[in-house]
Amino acid sequence: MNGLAMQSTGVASFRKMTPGMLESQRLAMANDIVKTTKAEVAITLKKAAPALGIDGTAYHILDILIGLTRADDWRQDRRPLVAISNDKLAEYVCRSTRTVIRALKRLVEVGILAYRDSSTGRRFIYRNGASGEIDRGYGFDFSPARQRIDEIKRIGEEFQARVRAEQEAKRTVNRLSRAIVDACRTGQSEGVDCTVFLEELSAIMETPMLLLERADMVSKLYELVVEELAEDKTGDEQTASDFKEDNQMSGDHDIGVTPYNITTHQTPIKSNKRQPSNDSYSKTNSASHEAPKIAPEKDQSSKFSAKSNTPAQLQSPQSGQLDNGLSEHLSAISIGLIDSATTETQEMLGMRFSSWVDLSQSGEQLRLAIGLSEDGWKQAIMALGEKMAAAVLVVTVEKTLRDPEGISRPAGYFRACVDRAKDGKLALHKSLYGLALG
DNA sequence: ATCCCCTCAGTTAGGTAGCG
DNA sequence: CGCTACCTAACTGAGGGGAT
Repeated sequence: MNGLAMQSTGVASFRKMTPGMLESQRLAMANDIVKTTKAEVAITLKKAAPALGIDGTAYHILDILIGLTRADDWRQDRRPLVAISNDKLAEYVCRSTRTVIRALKRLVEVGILAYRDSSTGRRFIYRNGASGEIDRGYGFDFSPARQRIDEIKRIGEEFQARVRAEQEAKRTVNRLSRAIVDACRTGQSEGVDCTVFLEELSAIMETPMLLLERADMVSKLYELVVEELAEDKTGDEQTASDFKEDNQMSGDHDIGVTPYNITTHQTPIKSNKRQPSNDSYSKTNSASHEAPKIAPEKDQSSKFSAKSNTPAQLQSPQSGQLDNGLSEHLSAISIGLIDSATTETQEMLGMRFSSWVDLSQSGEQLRLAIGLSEDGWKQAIMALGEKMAAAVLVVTVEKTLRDPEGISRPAGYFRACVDRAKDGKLALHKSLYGLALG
């Protein structure tokens, strides 16, 4: 056995080293340990998984492995290790051990896990009975993910932004190419020769290029066509009304105005803090799937919050009424319901929510899990009270865990929920029933 | 426009032999 | 036990018709 090589990298000699693997092993040996929590890493990894090229079996295995780490082992003075045999994993994910091996290797290659092989290849962890700390452990080490947490977070966000931009671009291309054809048809019928535009359009559509580029080119062509036809009209008063009518018929006359604010999509979440500017964000976003879940009554709440600077201000004038609304909502929610609705969150934290105290004590962890600022959390507590705020938070975390791609900005989602709750419009018990059933 | 079937290429899974 | 290399089988998803 090659003892030396093993000691320096933690990788058994039977493994064929690759650059990606080497990098992960290097990260696992870092000295300046990044401070984070199991919850934060779990959510970050789940969200970034597609961007990292992790899906199917590898994703499933990642999920299991994170679940197996102990929350305490993510402390800076410890190491997030996990030990499980390939056979067990194969059984859990209903795949062959061969496939499991490949998936694990993939997780190492992308810089999430590092191998920590024992001399025999067996994976096991010995803990100190008293403190629960790991004395000796062999298996997989999540340190690479821990060290790269910020980078991985960014990768996930950029990926989601790109996917959204591409969807938007696809829609733009579809819409505008139809609009161009329509406009040209109208033009032709009025004696304007539009074949150049149509040829240009099909040239754009047939030339292989990036979706975003194509959307850009189609937008420009559309503007050109509109301009051209408009000019023609001004020279010919008689047909001017016809064009107008037709333009409206296609229902796209406002399109030229909003061709391309997609690139400004990565609006930082800060600007979202109850500025009216938050409207622009939610609007551009409402094009994607996540919106329907929280979007509906945005208009009122944002108008309201734009005026008032602190939630406290909001409470004083009509606190009686507000309290009523809140406690009414709260009374529909029992800790038992929360307990049975938030299985993933509990698994992630490695604890149960047997009492409101348990839940309240997890607030900080949950807050970090979704990247909610301390300020945002305090404001939520001030507005809703500790119990209700914690209940909303845990629902947000649970939803994020179950469908990481569905909620692109959990902290933003949480704030929106808090706003709704303040207005007495958040039916949290319904969400909880849904989670408990599904 | 929608559904269904088919093909084809690329991906993923499983099996076996052999090593430490 | 856990791994790799190599090979074959099975699956998956995109794209192309054709029928309704």
